[in-house]
Amino acid sequence: MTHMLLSPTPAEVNEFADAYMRGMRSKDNVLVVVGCCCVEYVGRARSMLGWGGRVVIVKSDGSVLVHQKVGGAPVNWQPPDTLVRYRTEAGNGISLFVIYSYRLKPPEKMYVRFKTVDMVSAHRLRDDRTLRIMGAESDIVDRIMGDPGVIEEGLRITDREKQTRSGAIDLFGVDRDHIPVIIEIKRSQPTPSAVLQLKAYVLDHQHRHTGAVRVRGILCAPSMPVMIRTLLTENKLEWRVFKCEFEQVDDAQSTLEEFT
Amino acid sequence: MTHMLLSPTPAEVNEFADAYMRGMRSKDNVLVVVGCCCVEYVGRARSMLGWGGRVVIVKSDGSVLVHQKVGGAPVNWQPPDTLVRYRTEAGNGISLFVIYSYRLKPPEKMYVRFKTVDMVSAHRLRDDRTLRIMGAESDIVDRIMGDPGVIEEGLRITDREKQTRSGAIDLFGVDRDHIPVIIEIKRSQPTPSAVLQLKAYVLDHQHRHTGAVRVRGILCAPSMPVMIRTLLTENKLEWRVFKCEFEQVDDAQSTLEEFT
DNA sequence: CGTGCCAGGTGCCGT
DNA sequence: ACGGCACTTGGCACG
Repeated sequence: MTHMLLSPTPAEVNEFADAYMRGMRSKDNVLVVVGCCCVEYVGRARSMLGWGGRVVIVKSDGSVLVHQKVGGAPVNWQPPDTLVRYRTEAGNGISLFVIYSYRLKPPEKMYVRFKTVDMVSAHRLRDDRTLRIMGAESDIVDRIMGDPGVIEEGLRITDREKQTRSGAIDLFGVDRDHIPVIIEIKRSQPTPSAVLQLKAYVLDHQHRHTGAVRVRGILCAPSMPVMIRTLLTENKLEWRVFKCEFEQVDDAQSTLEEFT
Repeated sequence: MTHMLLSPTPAEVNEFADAYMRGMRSKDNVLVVVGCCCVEYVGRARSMLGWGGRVVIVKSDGSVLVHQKVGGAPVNWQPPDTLVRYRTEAGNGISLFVIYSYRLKPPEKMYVRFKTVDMVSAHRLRDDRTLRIMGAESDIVDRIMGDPGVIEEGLRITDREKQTRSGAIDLFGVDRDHIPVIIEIKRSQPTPSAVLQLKAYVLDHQHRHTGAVRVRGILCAPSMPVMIRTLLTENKLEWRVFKCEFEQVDDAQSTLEEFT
């Protein structure tokens, strides 16, 4: 089901949007509006965006996305569960089509005002599939639990998501010399705060086991910037560069050839 | 400029996409494709998404966004500066329209394969406006610098973004008793890592000024969960609940009435 | 260009 | 509902 209008009047867009996006039957519908609009947002912050051509998507779950011609992220938006209403407004002589969205917690509202609409379309999307993803942090933790040797020979993992006062330790275990080991895993390049986190876990563990001679802390990440290594060393912590391979050899070359 | 096709064949979409999205003249153009597709992504992670109706946006800066009928975030995407190519593929008997995108750093590729296209449209977006936003963390810092009394009577701010070994202190000053004060500001609910950050700043400052009798650390955020208060207290740190007001009175009531 | 860090972060899963 | 945290985080500012 696809319906659309080219260069509609504000009143026509308004009628169109109401027809396809209101009521229970519109549950699977998505509205796409392309035209010259300005955006006003007030809520956790406040923002203004002047007149310009944008693509706006409204989903029946209440999501509203305003996209400029550049950028991977929407310039303005409302999350799901937002109330959306369509209306026309009289703005000094000319008529405007307005997408008004509002939610209570936190109180936030957004106005998208169109002075011209190039195209509006409504689409019924049939889709029951969910994304299946590999390579999340939990997958890396899985991988290490299944084969602790990738971190260190003789390592034995005893706990996962072990709770401490300062937060949850990703992996907890003992090395070949029975010394406790705390492992913090990052799927992307670690920041100094990851070092602080690990240090806090180690200190917390030492505090709770006053008798323990030593606790090791290992930061495990796909890359390890020099500054991070310095911070780790200063804090008597260790690191392992560990990258899970989801794609084998870098096929950049062969792929690039496809772009000729 | 808006061009579109309803229920085009894969070959027609391919030709359409190439016509409007290739070359320098397409700099301001955006492509919208609505249809039944599946998505394959390989890069920092790997993902698969089965067949279903989606809205796909391709921008001329290389951004690609795949949106399902629900959710505020794209289910799959490529950021700006991605290379995008269009092609047709023969998949067991039927022909497919494929949006293929690729980038080098990090190496990531995504295939969006359409088995049917309900609508494809191309739009020239004229837009030179940028978002003007109020209420960012820097605005809150501005506010406190302009009137330190909102944090504490007699407080005097001396430094902003003061660099330390562990990172940059948002605000640095002295209280009415000339005791140094380190202030960490969060615009949203703070996490334990904010406490660790603040503690690191305080320790670093004490380390550099071995003679200093005392340094105060204050975490300043719009809300302060119990666990955070506990952590702060344990670490001899303080907190202020401080919320900047960008919208005056909560006009939820009057606004809700508009929804009747 | 790498590095660090804020974001109207969003989304997910836990209690 | 609130809290805690990962994310293909994205985006920006700075060395």
